[in-house]
Amino acid sequence: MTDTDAILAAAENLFDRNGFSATSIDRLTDAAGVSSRTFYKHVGNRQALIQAILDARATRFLAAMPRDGVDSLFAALADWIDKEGAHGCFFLRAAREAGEGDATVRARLDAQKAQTLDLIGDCVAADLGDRDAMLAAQILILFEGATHAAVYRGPDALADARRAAATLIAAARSGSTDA
Amino acid sequence: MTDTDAILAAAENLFDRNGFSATSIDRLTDAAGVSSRTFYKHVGNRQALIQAILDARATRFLAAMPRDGVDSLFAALADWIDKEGAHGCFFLRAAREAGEGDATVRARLDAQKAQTLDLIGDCVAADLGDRDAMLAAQILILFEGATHAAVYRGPDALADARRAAATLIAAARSGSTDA
DNA sequence: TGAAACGTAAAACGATCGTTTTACATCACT
DNA sequence: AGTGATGTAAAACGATCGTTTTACGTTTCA
Repeated sequence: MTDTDAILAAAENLFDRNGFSATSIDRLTDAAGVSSRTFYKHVGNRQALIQAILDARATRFLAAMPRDGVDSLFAALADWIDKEGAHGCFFLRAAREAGEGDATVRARLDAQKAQTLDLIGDCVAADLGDRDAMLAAQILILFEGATHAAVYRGPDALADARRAAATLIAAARSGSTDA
Repeated sequence: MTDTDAILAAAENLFDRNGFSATSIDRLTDAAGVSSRTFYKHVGNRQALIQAILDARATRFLAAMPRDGVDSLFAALADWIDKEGAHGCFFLRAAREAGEGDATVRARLDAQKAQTLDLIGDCVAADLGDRDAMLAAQILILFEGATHAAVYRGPDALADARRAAATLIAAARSGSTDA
């Protein structure tokens, strides 16, 4: 593993677990086993590090999610949270701690959420045989809610969201009078 | 308005808008129109201030929410976010920025979420005529999801959550074979 | 009248932060 | 053998932070 990879991995881990402003460069370079000099040579500065991590996490998250149905999507989210821990949405937290002035972090938040909505749209289409933007938006609310409710309710939040999603899908199926 | 009230109001506002660690005592006392000496005499220190604010906000939020039905509950949440701004759940953010070591902030998070689940339970009972813990848990996911999705989707998130909740309530009504 | 209580403005404290720099070691390559 | 490139360890920088303290007004009330 190259130095840059070690830095990015340690930083994503510490940022996710302890928060952004609570994680200093010193703690970060200690965890990565790297001197501060090498850190600044490799990643530039703190802002650039955060942006690199946001990019890496967005692609990693998207790769871990299936597109073959809503139920398996929530199962995959449950797996993700089980492995990574329930800390709320990484991108929302990054945008909040960066402040409203930081437009680039905000842009990455919007991009990741657009990706997620598209992902959910595919899953809904796999279930219904057709696209349904209104239903996808509702499933997104459940997705977001499960992510954050898991912080204080644990895996139960995922089970509840999964059941609610199944009800919404069933209602959409019976509601679309295609007979 | 007493000094203490001015401090608490300014602090809740700044913490909500700019985040906890991004708000220094200096900026806080400036906004409250109070010297740092008076600040420390009135509120003790930073930790005590945060706890006082969490208490005040929990009661204020609960007082702003109706208990007469799920639809009017989501309407009230839309009003709240319209007035206060969409910054995600104040308690989740406080707990995250305080770190996992701070047990008292975590306890206030759990208490506020228990209050909210109870509130939702009442609204569900008002709609169905009976308590339904499983359905209340699902509505809580929508509630949490709308709060956080509103950060990047605005009022649309509330409208989506409201429609999804209506579907879940309708499904529960037709599903409970009380004929 | 005068003293206690309460306020402000501003300096000072030790700590921590992001970042740069200095000094020195190690390795690859011509 | 020697010269860069690349690494570490550690000191130093200016800034900011939470908190305390000093010095000095203003109000309250026996």
